[in-house]
Amino acid sequence: MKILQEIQSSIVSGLDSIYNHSANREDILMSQTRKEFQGDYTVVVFPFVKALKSNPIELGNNLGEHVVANVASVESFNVVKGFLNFSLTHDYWKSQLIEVGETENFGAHPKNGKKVLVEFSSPNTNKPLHLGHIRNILLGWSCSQILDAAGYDVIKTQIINDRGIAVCKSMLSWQKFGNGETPESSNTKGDHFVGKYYVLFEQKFKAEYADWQKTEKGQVVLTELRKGEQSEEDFFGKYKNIYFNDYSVLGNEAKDMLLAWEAKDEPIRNLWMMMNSWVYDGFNETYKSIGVDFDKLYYESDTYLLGKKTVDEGLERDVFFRQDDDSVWIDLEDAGMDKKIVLRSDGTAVYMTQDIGTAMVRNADFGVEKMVYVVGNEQDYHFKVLFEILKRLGEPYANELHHLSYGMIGLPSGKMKSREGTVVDADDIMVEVINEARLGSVDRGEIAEMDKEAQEDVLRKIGLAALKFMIIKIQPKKGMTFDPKESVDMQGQTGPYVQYAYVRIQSVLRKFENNKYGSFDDYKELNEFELALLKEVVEFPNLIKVAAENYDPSSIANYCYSLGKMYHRFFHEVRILTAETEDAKAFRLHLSNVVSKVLEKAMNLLGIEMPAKM
RNA sequence: GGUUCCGUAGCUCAGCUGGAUAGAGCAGCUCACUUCUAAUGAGCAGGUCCCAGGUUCGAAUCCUGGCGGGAUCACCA
Repeated sequence: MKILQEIQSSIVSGLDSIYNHSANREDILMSQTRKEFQGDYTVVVFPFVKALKSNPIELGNNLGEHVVANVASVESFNVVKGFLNFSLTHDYWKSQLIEVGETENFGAHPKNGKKVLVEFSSPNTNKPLHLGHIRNILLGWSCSQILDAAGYDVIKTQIINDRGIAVCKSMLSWQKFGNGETPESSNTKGDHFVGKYYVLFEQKFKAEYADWQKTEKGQVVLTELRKGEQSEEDFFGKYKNIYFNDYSVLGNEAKDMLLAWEAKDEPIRNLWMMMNSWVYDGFNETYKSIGVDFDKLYYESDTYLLGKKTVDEGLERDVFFRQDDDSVWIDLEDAGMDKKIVLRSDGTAVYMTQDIGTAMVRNADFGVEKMVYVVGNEQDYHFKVLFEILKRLGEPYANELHHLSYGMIGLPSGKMKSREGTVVDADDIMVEVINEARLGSVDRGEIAEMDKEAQEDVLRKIGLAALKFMIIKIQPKKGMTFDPKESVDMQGQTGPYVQYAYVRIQSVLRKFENNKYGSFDDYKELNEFELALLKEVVEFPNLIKVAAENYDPSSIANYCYSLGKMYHRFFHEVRILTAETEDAKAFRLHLSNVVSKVLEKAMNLLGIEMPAKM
């Protein structure tokens, strides 16, 4: 904002001319004046008191006079303790309103020519999406939108984890127990259909394991390996993976299937492609409901062998080292991390290798300046290591990598576990929240008057707004618990609350054709509600910048709430259509228009749509 | 145990690189729809900002050490 810089510069020149003290503009701390005090913007003068051996009041008065004399838009000042508060002229604020109103796509920053790739969602193909994915998707999507508004060219991508033992489990389960059932024949959404067989596998395996525990072999293992006081239950709980790998019939069949898949066995590959296509149909439906899409998909089945070449090159340059058993490692101890394996002794890639290779492929595909990975905080360490490795390999974008880490969504009963069926399904929760919007709409004439289709559209927007806002308003890194028994709020600090502010504006503006709100040249005194709104509106571009720098959509959500709240207050206190004068009316119409545009734009950054009526 | 993130009102959360009397929502209690939409607004009540030190004009914010909780510490992904 130009005015802030002007005031800062003026303070600098004031310090120089009055006190012969040189300072940089960046040293002048400025903020919005708190509403308990008189003024618009505040400079904190404490930092200079000591250096100038002056007292805060005197210093404030001197600087205040200097600024008022030199900056035309500053009308007056007052000093409270060490706080120098400036009031700007009403003409200044009116000009701001005009400027914002005339700015195309207000809030967005000019293109900076830099490409950033954002990876999010990244599901496994053996089970449907749940509430945790929704948080991931919302973060990824809104982060992409925010970066776009901040001037980047954004490539939205996901890596689809379409291979591995878990995928084979559902394939095997369907093959053995499916009897040729399909999503069509069972009238089940594809991803849920496949997920059902994944869960079935786990059940069958559990039963097999329980039977085995009672066999002679099982009991021998128990007596030989259990430690001291360990209970039988505890022992077998921890022994599960070993059993799966060494003894289980189902486990071995699944592992054989994985080997066959890797050997490109045709029947297995065909089965795999068929089941994956079911899953993708399901995912696409869910993505459509949430309202997101991707520019580029990467599949783990294509990338899982990547990175090996890079490891060879890195070996030559001594970034990596080879151990006696032929496994390849990197030593990150001098960076405060451990040694990390990047190639198994049999020469195959691990997760890390894959991610190294994938990063390079992405750079080759797009020539990125920056990459953002939206992945849960359980992988904090993985990404710390990955970024360090890419740095050591000298990748050009390595200093511009960011792991957008977020906390898990838990249930009152604890963690969500797909295998145990304790998940809040993504499709279900969206349906539920739309139903809740429906319940809240029963007494609303505006909605009752619409035709069925329009009604559904509005209810969908309201319900999804409630869900999305609830999740995105919380800082990413914080964990959150979700209680499925409690309904999602539609009142107070919520998505529908912000939508309602927007809707109220629309219902007023609808009365005017093509934005003919008139002029407000003779509107002299803005009231406190108008000023508060205008000040908040003007902050929008800076908010986008800061949100992009911090990869933090929650700050935008809080801004939406704050602006909406101010509008509701304004709407309640101030007459628009029956304003005191024509100029006051015109001013308020323009102001409302600008607020509604910012609200819409800001909510769109969060992936939330605005209804025209509700 | 090592590393890391979190701890603010009964509950869910804001509080920007240190700044004025720590703010919202929900829940509770009161008010306000013949008015541009009450999914709204106004008010009351609710606090040892986990604890203890330190840094300084000034600390919820920064540093150190505790306490409590989550995550992680695989030749799994």
